[in-house]
Amino acid sequence: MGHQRGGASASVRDGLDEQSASAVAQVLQGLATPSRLHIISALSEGPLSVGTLATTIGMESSAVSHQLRHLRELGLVTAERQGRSIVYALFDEHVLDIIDQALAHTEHLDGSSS
Amino acid sequence: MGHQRGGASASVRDGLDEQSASAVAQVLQGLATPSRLHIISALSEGPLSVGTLATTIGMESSAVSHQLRHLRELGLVTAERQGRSIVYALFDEHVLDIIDQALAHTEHLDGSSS
DNA sequence: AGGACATCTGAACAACCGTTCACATGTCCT
DNA sequence: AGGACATGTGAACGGTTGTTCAGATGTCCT
Repeated sequence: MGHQRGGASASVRDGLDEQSASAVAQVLQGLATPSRLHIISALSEGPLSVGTLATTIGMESSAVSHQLRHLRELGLVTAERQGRSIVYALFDEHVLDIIDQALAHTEHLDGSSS
Repeated sequence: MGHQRGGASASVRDGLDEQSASAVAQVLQGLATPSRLHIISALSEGPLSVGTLATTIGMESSAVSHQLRHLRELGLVTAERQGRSIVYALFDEHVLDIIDQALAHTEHLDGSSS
């Protein structure tokens, strides 16, 4: 993994053009909220409907729907109609790894606080 | 253990209490901006002063200082006075992995747009 | 067709964020 | 001490964001 645009995996170490920076920022911003993290955490155990999600997390259905739309537009979750419900699922488990790494960072910080 | 974890690390798959969700959201929010991503990208090649950072990225020194403060409070970068300059460095290379994973996600999305 | 249920949508509002500006603080050099 | 350089700080401004509310759309069942 060395060069930009070349192979399978680019790295921030090779530099970030404005386009990539904006794209990465959008994805991370999509995960940078407690409510959306709760949604993704709930979905990590399997697909759930909007209503179930709402009661599980303790949010209004409308709010959940709004956030779900956001996550859907970022390609983080997928939607599938099932009867009168709409069942959402994680696009892939990749997202969970990102969150786990952020979690690891916060744990690694205990002990060197200001 | 799930995937690539080596110790007793927690995972989002085990659920997220409000405290952890808030902490993770803060860290991710700290990376969820093009300007801060540019800063971290520049620092990935080694420590840099505020001024050098500013001219490299094309931001005002004051703006860089503000964002640096943000990153410092999140434990993402460290500061060390060196003469009249203050040299910033990444706290660890962990952060780069998070960004790389987000980058990989955006690339993985090309070709399956909605 | 109707009514009940589930989700989506748009407007509106408060809260937050990143930048700029003006100025303060701190450091080196003569 | 002074002046030049480097960074930090606080207020303020425009833009964005997450939530709520009210209503629209869509689906099932009798």
